[in-house]
Amino acid sequence: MPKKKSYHHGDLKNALIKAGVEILAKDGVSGLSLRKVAGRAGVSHSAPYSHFADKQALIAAISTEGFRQLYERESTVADLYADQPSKQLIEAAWAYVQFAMDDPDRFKVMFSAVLEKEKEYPEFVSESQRNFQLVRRIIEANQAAGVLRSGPSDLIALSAWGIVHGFVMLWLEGQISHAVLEKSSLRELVEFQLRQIMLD
Amino acid sequence: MPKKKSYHHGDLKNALIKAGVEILAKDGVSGLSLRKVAGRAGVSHSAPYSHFADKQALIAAISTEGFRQLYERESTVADLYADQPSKQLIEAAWAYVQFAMDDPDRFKVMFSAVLEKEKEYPEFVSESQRNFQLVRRIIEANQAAGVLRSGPSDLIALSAWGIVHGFVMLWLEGQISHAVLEKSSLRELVEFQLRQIMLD
DNA sequence: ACCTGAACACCGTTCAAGT
DNA sequence: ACCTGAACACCGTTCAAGT
Repeated sequence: MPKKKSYHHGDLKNALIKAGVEILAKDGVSGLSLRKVAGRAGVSHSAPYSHFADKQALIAAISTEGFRQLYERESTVADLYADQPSKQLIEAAWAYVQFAMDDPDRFKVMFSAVLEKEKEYPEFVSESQRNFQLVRRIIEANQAAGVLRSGPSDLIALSAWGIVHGFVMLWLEGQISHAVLEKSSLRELVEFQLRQIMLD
Repeated sequence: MPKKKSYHHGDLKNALIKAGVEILAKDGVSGLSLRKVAGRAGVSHSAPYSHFADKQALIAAISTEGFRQLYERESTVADLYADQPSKQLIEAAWAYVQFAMDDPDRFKVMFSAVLEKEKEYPEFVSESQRNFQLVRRIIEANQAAGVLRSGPSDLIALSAWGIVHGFVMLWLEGQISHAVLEKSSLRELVEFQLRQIMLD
């Protein structure tokens, strides 16, 4: 049983992050205002400033939480197909695309929020690095299995990430032509993209 | 000699686009307000509504103009190296990355502005398709020269575009680790990315 | 320590009015 | 047709005050 309603909220910080994610899904990036987030969490418009320095800091927290969830999904897939490297690679890419599609505005925010100020949001940095290291491990398994070329695994990880990320971003922004989308399913397109860097 | 200053501006529409690009370069996406754009163009804050339906429409116009300039650069490079397909491919990718770096905020706006409403901005759609067709021609030249795998050129064009675009976006958003950036120059990284889809 | 409410400077958009 | 200025609803942020 949660505490009775009182002057102090109890866990307002996390409630604000949750409210932010919900508004993002409902109203999109342009509809995300600090005042609306506060309202949804049932507090005054200035209450968030007790927990976040500014709007940017709340967005950083939403992004960080997003990377945590992305890691959960990716690592589950990676474990599931640990003994089939090429399938592991393709399914991980597909999980990434699905994550983006589940909540496109949150996904965009995750990759457009923090910018220069890396140092100011250390949790964000460590979460996103954790994701990159996972990609790197998948790449190394694929290199060992002869599915991917040999070479520096961090750079190849960047290629794999980049080709999937670029595809998702172009798709989310409606930059992929109707003609292409009619011929193949999204799943087939993702697999096709990834096969471009896989050895035959 | 331009017309004397008068009640009517003369070419306010283009002046607003120009002012918008300048503010984007100076203050970034979050600093781009319609009122600031109007002020910079020397008109009242409601004057833009004589030429654009809303802020979104001005952003669409800025994006469209951006794609026009991108096409200029890309087609120049493509013509220059028309007889060396693999160099043509790499230099075109490099031109893309440089375009993004010249004005990162405009580049981001170009790929995050229009969304669903494709139909409402036909000029934007045709400009971005024109760019894609150019990539496709470069890809076909490389396929003919045996530099790229055979297969549907629109899908391979998507791979090439996606791998470069994904890399640029990740770089712009500070998602590429310090370790990677210290070992290689940006130019080398771009070339490395592209070589992943090139045949040996 | 955490939250409220008034205040300020800014924003997008509308609309009657001026040229 | 094109532009102005007042008006409205909204925003991020600050700060004195309350618990």
